Amino acid sequence: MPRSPSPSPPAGQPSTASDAGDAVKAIYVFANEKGGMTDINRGKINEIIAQLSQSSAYTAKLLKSDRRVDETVALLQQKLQRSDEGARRSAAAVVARQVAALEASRRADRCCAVIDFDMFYAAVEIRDRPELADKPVAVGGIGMISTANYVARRWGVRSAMPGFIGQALCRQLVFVRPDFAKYTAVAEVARAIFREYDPKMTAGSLDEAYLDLTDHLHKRARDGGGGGAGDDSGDCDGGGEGERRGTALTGEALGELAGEVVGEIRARVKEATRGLTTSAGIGPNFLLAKIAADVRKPDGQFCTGWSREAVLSFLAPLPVRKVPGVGRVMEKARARKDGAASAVCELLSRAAEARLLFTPGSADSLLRKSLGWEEGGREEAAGEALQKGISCERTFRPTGDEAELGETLRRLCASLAEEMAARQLRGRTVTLKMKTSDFDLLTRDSSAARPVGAAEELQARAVMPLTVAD
DNA sequence: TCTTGAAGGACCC
DNA sequence: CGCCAGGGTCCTTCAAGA
Repeated sequence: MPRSPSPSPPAGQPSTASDAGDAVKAIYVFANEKGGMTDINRGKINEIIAQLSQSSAYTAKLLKSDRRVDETVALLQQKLQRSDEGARRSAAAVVARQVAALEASRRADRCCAVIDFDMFYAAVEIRDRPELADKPVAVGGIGMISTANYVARRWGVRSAMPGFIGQALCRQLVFVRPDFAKYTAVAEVARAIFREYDPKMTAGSLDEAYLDLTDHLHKRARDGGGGGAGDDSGDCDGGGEGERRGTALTGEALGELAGEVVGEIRARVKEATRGLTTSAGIGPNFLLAKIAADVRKPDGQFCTGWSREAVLSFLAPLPVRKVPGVGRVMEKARARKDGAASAVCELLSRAAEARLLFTPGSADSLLRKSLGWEEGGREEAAGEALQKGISCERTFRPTGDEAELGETLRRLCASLAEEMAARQLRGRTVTLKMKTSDFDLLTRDSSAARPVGAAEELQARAVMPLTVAD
């Protein structure tokens, strides 16, 4: 029984004056537009979100933490004012040296790709329920939406948005419960294909894969129809460590071949998953490939190029938030004098400042990233990357009832112990994480002499710091 | 002085 | 009416030990 006849997203009239506070709007304003959200009235959507959020404890927390960030930024500004000429000059000199060194070692012999499913969870669900295809769909619940399809995004519904707000933005929004077992199985199908191209491929998450295509491309150039030119005979690929010199395949030639290969991978994945599309980024390292993966979303691919000019002209105009690792706080800390967000080129032109303000490690990382250099995120990680921790958390209605809290803790410990037993894991440090009704996060931990894993042990350790603290 | 542990945060999907 | 996740990693800061 369809009730409302073909409703459409909010049209583009300017929204009238509102009572939602500007501060609230500033917090929830869309930092950047995700794909599929081009023709909507952002003002209207922001208005609805601000109205609904205005008086929530969650918003109060965000405003508070935002003020704290502002204070920190102000302190940084003062620090900059007070810095003397000498310090500034030497910071600039250090930066100049670093830039020169990085540029001198820019490589053109490696090719990385990041491949990402488009609206993964939602795509899987729609594939299995085709009648949802042209409806606005959100995977998640009233508490939180983890993925929205492109129809829903036209109303402003997006991932990481609480479900009730999604519903207010789009009354026809269809909610689908996530089914992680299903998504894991689909991801595994894709990963099997990825491994054919890079056996050491790593997964950033269920829907995201990092592939170093260098070896595969060389092999293909040698075996394939490339005419055999530039093929140094007698190279032993037994010790293949990803960096093979002596082959002429570099830069743009690498990129061209990579484009074909990635197209092939994506087609195979689409076929094997019965129609799921992916987007991909290709570049000289994972940082650039990752940023590039966002460019032609959905169902497309983009290659950054290898030369300094190509890389910098790609990066320079991007807002800093596009750089992996730069979040809300760093964006604010590096905002321009007028408060507007900086682009990557400003990160670069103000690199000496950053060196005075942040720890050397942070400043380095920022500089390398703004030159498109850092081997971002997933690098080969040397050994097999062991998982560092395992957790189980649940949000529930606020309560002060100790029996109830105790029971919740017991259940969490039981379910965590079960998971740990299934995976044959144990740990030495047990951390209890608590969220208060005003969204403050607290952690307390307790370390055992030897690794523990049983529910009772976890529970005892989790309760211990609670009784000691508050 | 260099490590280590604990607590808190920033960030990512 | 009221509803803002859950799984991680890595970094920084501070205090205490070795």
